[in-house]
Amino acid sequence: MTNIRTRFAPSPTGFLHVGGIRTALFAHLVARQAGGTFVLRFEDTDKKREVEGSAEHLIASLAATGISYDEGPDKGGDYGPYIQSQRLEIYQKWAHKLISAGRAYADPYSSAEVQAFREQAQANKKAFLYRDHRPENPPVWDGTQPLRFKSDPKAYTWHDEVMGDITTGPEVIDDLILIKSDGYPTYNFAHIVDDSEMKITHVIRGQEFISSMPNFLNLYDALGVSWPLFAHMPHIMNEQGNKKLGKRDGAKDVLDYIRDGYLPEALISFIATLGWNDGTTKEVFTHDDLVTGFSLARVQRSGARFDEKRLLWVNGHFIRELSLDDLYDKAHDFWPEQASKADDAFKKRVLQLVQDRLKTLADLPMMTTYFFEEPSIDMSLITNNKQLKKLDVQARNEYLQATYDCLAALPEWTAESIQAALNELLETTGQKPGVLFSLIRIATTWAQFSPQLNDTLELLGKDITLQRIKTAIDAR
RNA sequence: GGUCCCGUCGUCUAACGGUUAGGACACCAGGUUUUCAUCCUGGCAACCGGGGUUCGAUUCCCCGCGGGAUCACCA
Repeated sequence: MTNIRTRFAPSPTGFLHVGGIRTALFAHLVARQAGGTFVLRFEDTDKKREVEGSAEHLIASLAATGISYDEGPDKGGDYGPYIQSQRLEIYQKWAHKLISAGRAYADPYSSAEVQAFREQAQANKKAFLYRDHRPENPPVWDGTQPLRFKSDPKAYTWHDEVMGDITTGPEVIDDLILIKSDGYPTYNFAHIVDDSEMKITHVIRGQEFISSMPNFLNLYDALGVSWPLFAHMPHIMNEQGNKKLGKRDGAKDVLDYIRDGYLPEALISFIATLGWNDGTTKEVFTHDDLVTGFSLARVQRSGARFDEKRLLWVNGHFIRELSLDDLYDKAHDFWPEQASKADDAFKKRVLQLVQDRLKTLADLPMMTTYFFEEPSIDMSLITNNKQLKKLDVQARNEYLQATYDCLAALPEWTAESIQAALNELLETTGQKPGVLFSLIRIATTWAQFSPQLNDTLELLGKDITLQRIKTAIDAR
């Protein structure tokens, strides 16, 4: 174990979308590759925004995507509690240190008064700075007023592991609120206290915090806490690329992707390469690849768009890479209802035939139902088929009858013997495979598409194949 | 508007002063004696603009332009 400690600190206000998962993943990878520790912490200091059940949901999302952590609300650890609302005394203690050092004071104004200051500044076309209104003799803090930080405005230059060196002037530093009038700390204050107490070495979070960095730095200094390493992730943008991906514009819950048949490993590979690559032409990464190859230095500085088409390709890729047994395990919840009575061996063979065709596990029903129940006849498949629409009913039935006779005579029912019989049929009828095979395929599956014909018939079995051909002949 | 960040094919990206600017997704065409998919082959397609620095700039600097983030008793 090294002393590298990273954390993921979401607030339990909803679900986790790909942006959140990526931040968690990167923090997790930094810890894992260094043999360090990854901690989960809930930042629930805004009770108004808290969403019932979302803490559990967040934990489930991390579990589902294989992002493991070593310390957290449900795991414990040496630096708990890992829920901010249970750490209120700790913030009080640090707040009082600041007060006695003369670096924090009670805010005597009402929020309406502060708002008035703000509007006044706006009217004068000046940036609003609370410290321009810093009271000369603030009241003693009794916990009912907000507690403000007495900032020490100055220029800062700091290094960001992703963004590089950043410099700002004193004009962006202000007296921000440390503890709200409801007794809860703000993010600004609490995360610094917690990261310090929890010995966090790398603060990895979204880019939206960069603009607050000078204020944070000023607070670190006043608190006498040494700066950790910082890494701010570029945003994942929406599909139009015009703003950061948010829940408002269709950002999906990662658990929904799992429900929709995406493999966790595909999701992880895709999300990792949204803003990161290893410098080679490698396109997909396993978790192990990422643990060894990931580096903050190679994270992109600009935002990346979320491209569903690429995710779909990555998912198909991972599905094809899976062994049949692994795929079978993962596909467990995705079979069509009609398959419930089928046995494992048969389902496995079906799965083997469609493995190359699956883009998501959820494609399974659409591709396999006719293996488990009698398909309903859909003549439009024939009448809309550009090869078959030219055949009249009589010709069609003659071909089907010839197929029936030929297959019925087969002593042995294997993919090879079926193929041999079909080839022979091609010769005796003088018909093109495009016509004959399409006809047989549709007559036996009534599906838009299906695996290779001989494999399909073999798996269907001789009896069902013959019976379906017969039914097709009788149909009109 | 102030502040900060960013700017290579439609999209994700490679390139760390010298390349016919590479790969992948998507798209298009062809092949693998049926469909769909896989797989293979080929194709289309990019350095935001203008100045510098340099023998030489996609790459370094400056100015524009464009995009994003942030300016809460939210995180």
